[in-house]
Amino acid sequence: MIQKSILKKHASPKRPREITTNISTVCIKTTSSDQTSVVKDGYHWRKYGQKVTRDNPSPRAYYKCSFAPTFPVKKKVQRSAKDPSVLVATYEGEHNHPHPSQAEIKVPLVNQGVTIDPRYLKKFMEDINTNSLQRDLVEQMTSSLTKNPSFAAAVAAA
DNA sequence: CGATTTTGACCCGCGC
DNA sequence: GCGCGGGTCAAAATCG
Repeated sequence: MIQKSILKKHASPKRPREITTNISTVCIKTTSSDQTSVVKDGYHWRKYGQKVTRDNPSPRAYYKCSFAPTFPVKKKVQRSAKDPSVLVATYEGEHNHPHPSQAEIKVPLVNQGVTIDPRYLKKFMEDINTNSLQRDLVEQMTSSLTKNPSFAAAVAAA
């Protein structure tokens, strides 16, 4: 009866596209006061699921672009099991849609002990949004930052 | 009213 | 062959 309703799942058996494997992992150090439901990084994201994995007892949140859900852009946010104040945001895909309100970029994230200029991070993000020409550098940089335990990434604090 | 969020259930892939 | 985990979608409820 209701089976036909659930049969429409996975309507796309295959995707003739390699999909942009630009997976950038950014460690965001935030305080319990800044743990908002939606992370404002310049774009709008819609939470579409929450699941807890064995790797981390903390629930992992899944976000999708609410402006262009058809774009291959996804965002995963997981909390560090060791540092509950550290949020690990994994950006999957690239941005191909215009900004909803670039002026609204005001992330209250507190970058304490940040060894990098917030402006640099913003430029790095813009690079991804504009073109993935430096995705290698971005990946390397992100990797370096991710490896730094004392690294706190602040997204556009201007 | 619209938009967004939350929870549950289901599905697929992979390993052994 | 079977089980588990992980991931996504749907619907409903709520808020501004």
